[in-house]
Amino acid sequence: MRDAGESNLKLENFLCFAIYSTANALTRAYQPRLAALNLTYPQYLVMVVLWEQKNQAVKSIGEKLGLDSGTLTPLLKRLEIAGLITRTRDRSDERQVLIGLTDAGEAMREKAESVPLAMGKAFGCSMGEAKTLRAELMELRQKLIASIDDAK
Amino acid sequence: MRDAGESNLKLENFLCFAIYSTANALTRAYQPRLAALNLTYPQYLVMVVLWEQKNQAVKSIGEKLGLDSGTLTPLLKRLEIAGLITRTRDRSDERQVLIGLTDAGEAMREKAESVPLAMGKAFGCSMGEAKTLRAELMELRQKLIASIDDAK
DNA sequence: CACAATTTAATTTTGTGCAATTTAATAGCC
DNA sequence: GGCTATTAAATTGCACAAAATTAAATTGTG
Repeated sequence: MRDAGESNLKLENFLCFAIYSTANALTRAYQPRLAALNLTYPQYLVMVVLWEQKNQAVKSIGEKLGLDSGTLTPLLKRLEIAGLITRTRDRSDERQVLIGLTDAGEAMREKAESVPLAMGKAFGCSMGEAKTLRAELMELRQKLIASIDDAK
Repeated sequence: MRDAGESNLKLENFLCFAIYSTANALTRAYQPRLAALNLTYPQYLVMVVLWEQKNQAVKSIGEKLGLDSGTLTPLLKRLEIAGLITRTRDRSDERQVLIGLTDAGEAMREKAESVPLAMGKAFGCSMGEAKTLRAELMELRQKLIASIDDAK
């Protein structure tokens, strides 16, 4: 077991590295396609969630994207400064902050329609392949999340 | 095209989000398994690369992991402070910094052998499934990287 | 040989991402 | 009604990740 040749510790055998480095490549690939919108990839995801449903609490956005307030709060403040969203306390439950779209944020949606098309080409795989791969990954994601508590 | 129901901009259709959020879940899942080694997941990857081949330039590590010096330099400094690696300028080419393993860094490898086994269980899929998925992702990664220049 | 172009790594800046703590508000319970 | 537990955001601290800039060294070309 001492030789790396027989070890489990070979990078090229790692499914984890494939996920990790593909995700990094993904962010880099999105960057030029999002440059016209002046959005980062995580910011783009937040906008997608808001285009699907205007006016959501931070919590709700976080659940959909799997991100917590430590990540979302500064990101949302940047989107607010950019004039794309509004942040207002929920009057009926002051713990919550409701996120809404400004006119500019709403208007950006039309421009953004081209992004999935451009990325679809970059992926260079069929719709069917994409669906299968997506489903496999989301299943893996669930297993990973479920395994976290066991390991603690 | 105005209704989100018919739009391309639906989060649940996004292969990219599946990759992104699986990668996030991955880091979280590794954390408790790496806690005993006091390593983060990217630090662990660097150690894996060094266990495969001692004494590499920063550039070489960066190519294998798809990371640049902006990410690696501070990470490597932390590993140096932790006493796991050494950083020395290449005497024959002073631009390069050679990274080597300390005895402690070398010794950690044995402890680390258990990590891929534990993560294999967390993935909850067969060796064959893992290999297929890994290959699909690495192919996708290549396509994404290749597409970046086109988009600029 | 000289000099521009390239290469390599470090540095700086901006933006996530997560854990842990804090603060404020709500909900449950006696 | 008051106490406790829970929930939602924000905050803090630390660690990536990428782009842009800088600095040093090497390479290529005339």
